[in-house]
Amino acid sequence: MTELIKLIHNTVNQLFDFNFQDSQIQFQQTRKEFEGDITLVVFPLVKVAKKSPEETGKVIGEGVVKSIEEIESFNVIKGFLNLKFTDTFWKKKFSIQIQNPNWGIENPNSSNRTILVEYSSPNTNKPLHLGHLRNNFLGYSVAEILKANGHDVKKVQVINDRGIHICKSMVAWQLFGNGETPENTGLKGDKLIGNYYVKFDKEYKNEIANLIEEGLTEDEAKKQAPLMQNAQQMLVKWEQGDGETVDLWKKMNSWVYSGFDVTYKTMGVDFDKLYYESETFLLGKNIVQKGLDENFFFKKEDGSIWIDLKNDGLDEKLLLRSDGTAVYMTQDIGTAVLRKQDFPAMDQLIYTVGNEQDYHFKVLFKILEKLGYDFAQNCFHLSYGMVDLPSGKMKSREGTVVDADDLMEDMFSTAQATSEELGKLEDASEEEKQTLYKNVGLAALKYFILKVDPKKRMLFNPEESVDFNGNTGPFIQYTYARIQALKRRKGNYDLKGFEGFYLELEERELIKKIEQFPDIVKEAGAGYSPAIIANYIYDLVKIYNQFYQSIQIFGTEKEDLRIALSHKCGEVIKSGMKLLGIDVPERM
RNA sequence: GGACCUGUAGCUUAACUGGAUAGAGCACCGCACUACGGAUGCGGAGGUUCGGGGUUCGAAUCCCUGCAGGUUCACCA
Repeated sequence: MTELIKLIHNTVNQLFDFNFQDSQIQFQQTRKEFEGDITLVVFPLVKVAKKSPEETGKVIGEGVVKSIEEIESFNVIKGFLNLKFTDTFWKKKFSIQIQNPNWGIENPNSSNRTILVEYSSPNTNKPLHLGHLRNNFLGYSVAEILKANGHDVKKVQVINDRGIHICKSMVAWQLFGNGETPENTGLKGDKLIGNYYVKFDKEYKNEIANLIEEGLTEDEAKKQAPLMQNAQQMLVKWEQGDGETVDLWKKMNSWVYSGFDVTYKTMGVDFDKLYYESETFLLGKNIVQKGLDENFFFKKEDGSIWIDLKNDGLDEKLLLRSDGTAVYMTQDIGTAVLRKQDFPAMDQLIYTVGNEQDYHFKVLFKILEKLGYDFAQNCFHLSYGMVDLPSGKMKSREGTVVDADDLMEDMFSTAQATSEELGKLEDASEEEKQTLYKNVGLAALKYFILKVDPKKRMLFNPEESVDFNGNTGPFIQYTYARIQALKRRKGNYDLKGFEGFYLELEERELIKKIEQFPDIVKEAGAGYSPAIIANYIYDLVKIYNQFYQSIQIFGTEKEDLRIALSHKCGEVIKSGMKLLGIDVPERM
């Protein structure tokens, strides 16, 4: 397509004896109500042409039809010149497409760029919820899209395994746990720990209420409540490396990790390397100290260390508390630098984190820049909107969260109910069926979340089940499965002699759409946007269904060509869905 | 209060980064298989693109302003 655009550009230059800039030669897709394959916007040219838009379009149209053999005809509507290409042109395009099973996907590591994508990064005091699902699906998909753009991508996360939050669960378990373990309760480890986090909060509130009744103010009560003091002492003990505390901490975290592993497996996400805050915060402290020695940072009278970013339009920001303990920013600096050490080729670091931390990352990137790290200017905060419930924001402590495991289970049940109702799988084994229900249910959920622009906050209503019809994952999967049925019936196709065929409108449209896929993958990579992929696949599927509905395949002289078209379309659906982290089934 | 983000049909959303009559899905109404999977296709109805100004051949998109919602400005994470 690019070569053709160049030819047209040259022709326009010759016609008006003028050297037009690329930005003046604007192409867009032809709207489907007009005939044509590509549209030139002529408005930017009329000044030079010294003619009306219609006249200008006509002159160019006649010029390109005469001098470029791939262009068959044209029409001008207002200031828009629609150009139609020959069947031969499109058939050539198709023969290139069909020869490449990895159409649109660049070879691994062909770009010589190494990119780290961080996502997930949970705290270890509670199970994953709906918000984490958006994070995980988004991060995983963006990583896959960047891989498809030829980059060397590493998926990483940093697990917030230390801090007051896990101490709360530890204290509550010690006091109220009665030796409960995942084994003797049958609970997933993360769920068990989450229960004690909630338990802590409940008992803590009771203590506060009692203290207030005894005459303390609310602030005093919050500070003096024995449970909180207990938790803070535990944090201090942990930092001192107290054996018993560390053992308990390790034991409880290990429960959480085994729970997370199950959830990650169900979600279908993975990581190349895990970082733990407990292993990076010390490095962060050292770097802050070094930055202080080199006068990038300054120390206040109380001993706390800050950076002054007022000249950069930001504020002063705390980097180390006066008692020398680390804050979130401290460990984030440490983690970033450690990653650069682990992956010296790293050009870019992408953080998949909610938009509530927009400011945090602005500051972090600025700090890394000031410390002289080159990769800082390529750091990117993949910021996404919160997932709200009809009742408002989710709050773990108050139990108003949609649990990730539960939600996925619900999706599987819905998929099963839908499938059984349609009854197309009677001959499949029970195991195949279960795999399929998970496949379809997960597709519905992932697609539902990923088709929306990451920046937008989304409302999720658990009462209304996620759709399976229309612009949804299962609809796309269904189209794929139907194509596979055609292929099973046909066996091999043979494209010999297809150059002679006339292309139906529906066939042309399909080839045209497939031709766009490589550009779509690039665009999605440049914009870090799975939504672009999702919308493209949906368009493709709609065009295929129109083709399928209006054109007979078997028993026609173009049977092999039509099977080949279907096959290619299926391939693109499959690669596109893979970029979203969604599998497509052979039958459903 | 300062900063940032969002606002498109009843609901969920698209619009090639300034281009044609703002395009889909759900829900609603009406159609369509003597072919291959009906989890389908076609049509209808539904819009002051939050309001008001401006920039130009042309604005959902850019600028100004107002409104609504959200986030953030902590020795929390």
